[in-house]
Amino acid sequence: MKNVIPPVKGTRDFYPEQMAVRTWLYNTLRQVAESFGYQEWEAPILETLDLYAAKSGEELVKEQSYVFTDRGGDQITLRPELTPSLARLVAQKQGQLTFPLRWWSFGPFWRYERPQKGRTREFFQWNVDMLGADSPEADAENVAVLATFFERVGLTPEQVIILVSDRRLMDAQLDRFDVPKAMRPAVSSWIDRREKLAPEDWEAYGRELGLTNAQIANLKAMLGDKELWRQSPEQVRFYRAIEALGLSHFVQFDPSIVRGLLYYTGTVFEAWEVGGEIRRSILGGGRYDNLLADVGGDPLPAVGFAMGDVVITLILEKYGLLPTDLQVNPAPVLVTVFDEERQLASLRLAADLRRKGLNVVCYPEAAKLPKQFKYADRIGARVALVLGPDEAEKGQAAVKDLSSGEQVIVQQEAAAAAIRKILAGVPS
RNA sequence: GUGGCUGUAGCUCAACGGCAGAGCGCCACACUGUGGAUGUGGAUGUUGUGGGUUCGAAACCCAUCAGCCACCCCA
Repeated sequence: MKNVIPPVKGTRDFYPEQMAVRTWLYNTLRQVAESFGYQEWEAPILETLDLYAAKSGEELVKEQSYVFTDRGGDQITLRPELTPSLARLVAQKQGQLTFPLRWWSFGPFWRYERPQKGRTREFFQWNVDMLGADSPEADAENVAVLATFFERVGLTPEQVIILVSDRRLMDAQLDRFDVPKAMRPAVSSWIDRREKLAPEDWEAYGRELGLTNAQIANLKAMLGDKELWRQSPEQVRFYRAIEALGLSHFVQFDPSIVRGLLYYTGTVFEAWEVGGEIRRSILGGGRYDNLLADVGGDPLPAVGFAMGDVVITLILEKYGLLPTDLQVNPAPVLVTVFDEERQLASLRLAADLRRKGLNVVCYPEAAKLPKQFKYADRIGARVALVLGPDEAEKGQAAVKDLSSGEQVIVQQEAAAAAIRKILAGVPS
C-alpha cells in the first residue's frame, strides 16, 4: 500500500463484513436488554475531564484518557467509560425520572493504552444499569441480563463463567484482620494479582505492602474459602435470586474478584473464559451506591456492568458462534445495462422496481454482459435483469434467476412480481 | 511507560550474501445477448524508511517508523 495515510493507532476499520458483525452484536444486545425491560439511551462522546476526576480509577483518568483543550480553553475528554455520564444524566433529572430505572447503551469509548490482543484504543461497550434499587435481587437481575446474553449467543457455562464477590464482605474480612483502611486499595490490587505471580513472590509482595505474616495467612485462607459468601446476607439473597432466575450454572462466588474502579460499593462481578486461554476479562460490573451523590445528585443506589466488544468477539470467534450468514449486500436484484442507447431504460426500470419496494442495483455504465453477470455474482445478487433490443421493443425484460440459471421474459410492469417469485423461492 | 517478535506484489508468504519468486486475487482472451467452472496469456515491487558493512544487501549492522504479542492496567 503506497502513500495511504495510516489509521490512528488502536482504531479498527469496519469494512462491510465487520460492520455486519457489529450490527449483529448490537441487535442481539438490544433484544436481550429489551427482554428485561431496559430502555436504550446515549450520552455525549465528549465530556469534561472533571466528570471522571476522583470517581474513576486514577490511572484511567491520568494516563489513559484522551484529553484535549478546546478552543474555549476547557479540558475535554473522549469518554473512557459511561457510568459517570449516566450518573450525570440521572442527577440532572432526578426528580422527573421513574425509579427503579433500567437503561442500556452501546457506543464507542476511548482509552490511550498500548493495543494488543483483545484491547484497542477505540472500542465499543455495552452498558446495562439499574438505578434506584438496592436489593441483592436487583444485582441478580443485572447479572441475569448478561447471563441471558451468553445463553442467547450460544455460550455455555463450560466456556464462560461469571465470578461474583462483594466489597462489603471483603471489607468486613479486612476489618477482622486489622488491615488499615489506607492500605486497602493496595491490598485489593495485591489480591487481584495472585493468579499472576508465583506464590512466594506474591507473599513477598504482600509483606512489602506492610502486611504481617499472620495477615497474609488469614487472607490466603479467606481467598480459598469458597463458602465465605454464606457470611454475607446480601450474597445469600443474591445467589437465591440467581437460582430462581434459572442461571446458577453461569455464576460462581470468587473472593478474589475486587475490580479496579473506585466507585463500586457492594456486589462486584467479572466474566471470564473458563479455559483461560483468553486471559482478559470479558466484562465487569457491580453495585455503585455513592456515585450519584458524588456527582452532585441525591444519593441513589445503582448496579450495572459494561462489556467491551473486542474480547467478547474473540470469544465468540473462538467457539464458532459468530454468524456466518450475515447479509452484507442489501440488494438482491441487479439491472444490467445492455448498451449506451438503452442505459436510460435500465435506469427507469430500476427506479420502478424500487418504487415497488425492491432493493435494486443498476449497473452504472454500459459494459459487456459477462462482466455485469460476474459482478451480480460477486455482490450476491439473486436476480439479474436484461433489457436488450429484443425485449425493449416489446416493453419486456428478461428476468434471470441466478441460482438456477432459468430466465423468463415478462412485461416490464410484471417484472417486480416475477422477481418476488424468485426471491420467495417459488419455482416458476 | 517496559520488553520481545515481524515488516518483500492487492492478500498470504518464499527467497536468508550472488538475476526478487510462488499461490490466491486482478485484467484480457477462448465466449461480440448471459455469471459461477476450466484453459491460455498478461500486468503488478524504490523488499517500511534513512544510513552503514561488502565486489555484491531483501538478507548482516545501526537508527527510525509501523504492526503484532506480552507486562502494566482494564471493557
